[in-house]
Amino acid sequence: MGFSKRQLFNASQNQVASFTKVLGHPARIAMIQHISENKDCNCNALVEKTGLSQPTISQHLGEIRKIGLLKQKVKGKNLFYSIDLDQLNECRRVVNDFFVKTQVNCNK
Amino acid sequence: MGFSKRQLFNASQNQVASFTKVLGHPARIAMIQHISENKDCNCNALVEKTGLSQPTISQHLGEIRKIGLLKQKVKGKNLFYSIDLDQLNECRRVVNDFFVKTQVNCNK
DNA sequence: TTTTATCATTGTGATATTGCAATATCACGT
DNA sequence: ACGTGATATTGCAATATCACAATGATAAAA
Repeated sequence: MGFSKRQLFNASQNQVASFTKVLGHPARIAMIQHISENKDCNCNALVEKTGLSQPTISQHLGEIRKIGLLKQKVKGKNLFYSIDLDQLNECRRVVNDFFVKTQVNCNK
Repeated sequence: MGFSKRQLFNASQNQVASFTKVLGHPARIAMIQHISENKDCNCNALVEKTGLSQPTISQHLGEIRKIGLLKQKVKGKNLFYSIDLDQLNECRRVVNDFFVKTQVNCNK
C-alpha cells in the first residue's frame, strides 16, 4: 500500500490529522515561526534562515498554504508571506479540542 | 534525499514536529480517541473499530508508544492500552506553546 | 530589450510511510 | 505437551515525502 485509508475515519479525525500532519515537520515549524516573527518575510529569507534550498522551501510553503495558514502579498518582485491568524486559531482550536476531549474521556 | 534534515533545526522545533507527526494520521487519532473512551481496550478492539488489520494497528500503536502516549497493562493473555495522561498533557503543552508563541509574534 | 531577481513547477533520486500476509512469540487453558 | 487467542515482528509492495537541479514564469531594473 503506502496510502492512508482516510475513508475509514470521520471528518473530524481527518481534519485533526491533516492539520497536525503539516505541522509534523521541523522545517515547517521553523518556517511558520520565522514568518510570524518577521513582517516582511519572503522565500529567500526562509532559504537563508533554514539552510534548505529554494525549491524545498517552496514545496513546504505549498503544504502550509494547503491548510490555509499562509497569506501572501506581492510587493514588486517580492512575495511576502504572513500567517493567517484566523486559520491559525482554527487550527489551534481543532487540535486543542482533540486534546481536551481525549483528556476528559480518560478521566471518566 | 528523502530524509528530513533535523540537524538544521533546534530541539524545540524538532519536539513539536515529532509530536504532531504522530498525530498526523487519522488512524492514530481514531485509535487514541477509542483508547481514551474505553477503559479496557485491546488490539483486537482497535482492529474491529477501525477496519485496519492487526499488524497495521500494532505498528500504529508502536508509533504512539514512541512518543510516550501509551500505557499498557497485561491481564491474562490480553494487553489493555490506556493513554498516559501526563504525557498527553506534555504533548498538549508543547503544541499549544507553539500556537501561542506564533500568535503572539504575529501581533507584534 | 536584455538582464536580473524572485518564486513556482517539474523531474528525479533517496528514503519514509502505510498496509497487509505470513510468521513468531507468549500466555493461558485443556 | 498441545491448541488457542492475542500481540509483535518480518518481509514485501505500493505510495508518499523530502530534498534538490533544472527549468519556467514574471516583474522590476539596466
